[in-house]
Amino acid sequence: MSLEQTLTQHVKEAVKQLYNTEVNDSLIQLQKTRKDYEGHLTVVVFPFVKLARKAPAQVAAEIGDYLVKNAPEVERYNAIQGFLNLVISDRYWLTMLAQISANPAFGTRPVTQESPLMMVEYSSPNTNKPLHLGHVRNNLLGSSIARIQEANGWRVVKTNIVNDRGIHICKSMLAWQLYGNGETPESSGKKGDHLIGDYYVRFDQEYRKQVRQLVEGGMDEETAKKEAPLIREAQQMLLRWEQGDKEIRDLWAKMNSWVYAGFDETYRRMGVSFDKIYYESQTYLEGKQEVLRGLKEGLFYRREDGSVWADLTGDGLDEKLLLRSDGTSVYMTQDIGTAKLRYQDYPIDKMVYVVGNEQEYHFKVLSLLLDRLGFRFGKDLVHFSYGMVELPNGKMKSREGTVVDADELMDQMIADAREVSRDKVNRLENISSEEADEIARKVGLGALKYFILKVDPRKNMLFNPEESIDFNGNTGPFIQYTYARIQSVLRKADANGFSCTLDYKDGGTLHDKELSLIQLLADFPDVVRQAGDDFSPALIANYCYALASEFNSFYHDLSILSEQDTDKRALRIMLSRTVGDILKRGMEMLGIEMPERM
RNA sequence: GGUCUGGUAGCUCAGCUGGAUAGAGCAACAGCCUUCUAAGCUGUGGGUCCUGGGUUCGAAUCCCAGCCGGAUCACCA
Repeated sequence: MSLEQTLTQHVKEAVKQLYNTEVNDSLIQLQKTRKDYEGHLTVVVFPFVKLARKAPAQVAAEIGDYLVKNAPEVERYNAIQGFLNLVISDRYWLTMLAQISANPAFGTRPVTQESPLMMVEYSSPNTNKPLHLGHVRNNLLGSSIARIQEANGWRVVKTNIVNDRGIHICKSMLAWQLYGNGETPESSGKKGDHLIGDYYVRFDQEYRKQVRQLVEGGMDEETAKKEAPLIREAQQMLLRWEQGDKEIRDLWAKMNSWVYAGFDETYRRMGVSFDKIYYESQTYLEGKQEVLRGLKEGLFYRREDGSVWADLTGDGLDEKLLLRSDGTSVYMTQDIGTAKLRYQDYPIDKMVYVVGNEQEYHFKVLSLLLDRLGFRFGKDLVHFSYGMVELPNGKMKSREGTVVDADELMDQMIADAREVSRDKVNRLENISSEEADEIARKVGLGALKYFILKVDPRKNMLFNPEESIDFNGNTGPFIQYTYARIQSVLRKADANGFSCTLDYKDGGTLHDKELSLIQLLADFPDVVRQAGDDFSPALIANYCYALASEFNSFYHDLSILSEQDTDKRALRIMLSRTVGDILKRGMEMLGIEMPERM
């Protein structure tokens, strides 16, 4: 039982004894005591004032007296108006520290065969261009959420739905056929996804050229956009693809395989992975069948032109197209098929889609449609929606060429980390260049990941490439640095044969800095649980920062290794180690690696 | 226009299940490396918590109205 729970029971009992009234747990508010007052936990007594018919200060004093007498954890109290500040005994905190330290799973819940299963979908790239900054946010959020839920006792299946079919891929294929001269990743030395992306760009350039020419020839722009030979050819190609034309399918398979190889490399560097990958080319037909079944069962209706629709006006939404008049499927159709296949493959208890907030409407509709089709999971699917990533000069639009490429971004971060550490590296004794590279990699990626994950996912965020390189303040490198510092202390303690087992006698008292660290450590389980409930990596990030920040202050104010009192020294070493462990566990939930030295 | 979402320091963000004098970082200024890593620590200045009402012992937080920004409402994905 946590301290809060224990004290809640005591306060409840106190109110019962003192005022002869039973109160609900929800009336008992416990919060952390503000720094300006003595104490650790504060009981807000205003809710009892009416019951007691006494002044707030008096009620606080009466409850305080009761707690000191009856709750062993409470040493003393002070009451300021309606706020009853409780001082928890050092003994309690030391016991708490020992427990945290001894429990490698502190704050997490075990995952067993019986645990509920959560599927998390994220990334979901198109195969016509490389991953960009928006995908970076998506991938980091998705994989972090998966880790956090796992820490909360879910069996987690990470999944990716690859949009490997459609007109956009045909555009790349066509441009490659026309202008590629048989270029391959091997022959060009380009990553496969970048190679294909280049041809997608090339298509767009040539297409615009054609449109311009047509307009100059007297055609109006709307028509020109539809009539340009390139776009017609691309559409033709899509049709042939749908018909299973062998030549097109072979080309498509070859080019997609290049892209996948490129994606795999990006994912690996980013530190994200998937347990199961679905491809839209393999799910859209399934979706079509589901829609037709719905049509037969009268859930949907067909218009005169042959298109199939769902009427959602009863749910406060609009009518939604499910199959085009030519019978081909749309985005929604594919998602229905994908969902069905997933539930065939796994006993999913909760389905989470990590997808940008521009698709909120889509998922609202998907939820209703799945429910209508009789899938029990439809109703409570979660659309984990996140905001856009903006750049200092306006929004990120691939058309305007202001996209930040994921691979380049990672390269840049690592290069900058190396640059920064070059100045500091002289103080590191005998560090190999391999290790320096490894540190630069961890720090550069840590900076990027932390920068993105520390902000509330719902918000649009501003990504300033220059500021993200700043390793000061509330950043990943600061936390990594703190961790490296702790490891250094531990190495030296070990070399000196210092004990770090807690054998702390009653005589000593805890220093403020020691206390606040232990308090923070004790919060870890709550933070993890809350982060799981709220789907919020930011909560973990900000907690880690608070802990690291507190440790640095502790580190500067108190001697750890040169402390003469061996009990005190052991305590501080143990405290350092525990802070390091928790920092590492927290940061790992964000997918951030911790260097032993830096 | 309907729906959703955000507005907190010059900038980037915490805090939002109602609690005490609203917090960090960056930027600015002033200190601190002979001692466990100065990518650090300590301090100073900086606020109409978008506006106006309401709810109550108490509102950045909850409710209503308005203002401003973003997203969305396709036979695109």
